[in-house]
Amino acid sequence: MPELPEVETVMRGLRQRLEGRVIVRATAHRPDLRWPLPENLQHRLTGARITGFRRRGKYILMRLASGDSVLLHLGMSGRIVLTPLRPNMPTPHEHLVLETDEGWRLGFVDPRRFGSVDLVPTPEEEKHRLLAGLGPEPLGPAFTPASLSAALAGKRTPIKAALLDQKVVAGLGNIYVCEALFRARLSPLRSAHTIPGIRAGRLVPAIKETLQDAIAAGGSSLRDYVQPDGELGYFQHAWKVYGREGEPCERCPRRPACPGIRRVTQSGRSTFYCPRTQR
DNA sequence: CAAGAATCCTGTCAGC
DNA sequence: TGCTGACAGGATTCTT
Repeated sequence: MPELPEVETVMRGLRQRLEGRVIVRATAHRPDLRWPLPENLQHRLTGARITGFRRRGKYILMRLASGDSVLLHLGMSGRIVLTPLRPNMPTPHEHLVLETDEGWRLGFVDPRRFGSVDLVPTPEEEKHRLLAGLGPEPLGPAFTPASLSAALAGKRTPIKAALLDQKVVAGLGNIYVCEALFRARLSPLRSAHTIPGIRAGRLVPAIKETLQDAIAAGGSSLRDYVQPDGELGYFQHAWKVYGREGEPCERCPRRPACPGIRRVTQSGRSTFYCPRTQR
């Protein structure tokens, strides 16, 4: 589920609750998720003070005073559950549990186990193999029409697939690529090499605005949350095309010429778009 | 090399 | 009710 806005929301929730806290106990309930967990994970987390959080693409980095950073990826089905320690009920698929000195319990829950957890020395965060190849942050100053144009030059793949490539830009996923292309009035089927220039000038702000709106709404969620009360994001109600196959898009009020929102499959994944207004 | 398919997993839902 | 197949917010690895 988690794309950049959801990961940002989760990271902010963790920052609010756990910054400055000490991990008093760490428990791994299995040896691996997508990849093996670090051999001495529990030992290296226990007793460590959490000094801060940041996000890079869809990754969360939790920095420790010990000099390590915990690198988290939520994969497709991962979520972070923060609860007061009291009831301490084991949750299904809760693979890693951290308990803090102020009585918070952080659970990493991930049924499909596409997520990952690793440790990296804080000064070398960016050199971690999972972060080293990432493209620019879409909300950062380095992501511009010129930089996107350069990244797409000569690419024959559809723009939809290109934007899902984390080396082109870091943090977009299936939902927000569809939504941003709708906002930019660009067809997801268009070849990426036709974007550089004027169309990149439309696409970059469309991506930034889509992500900013989603973050302001707390992300899109069905059941992912980080607050103790399980508060949900509500951007899913603002989707213009994703999951709306057959509906008229908001730019095409009912009329015979309007074909409605179409769903197609691109490299194995659903794409939603309006064939009349996205070219 | 680049692009698409297969793959890792489990849960949910539509249809029979 | 129970079974089956399709599909799901990701990203690497394997094939063309």
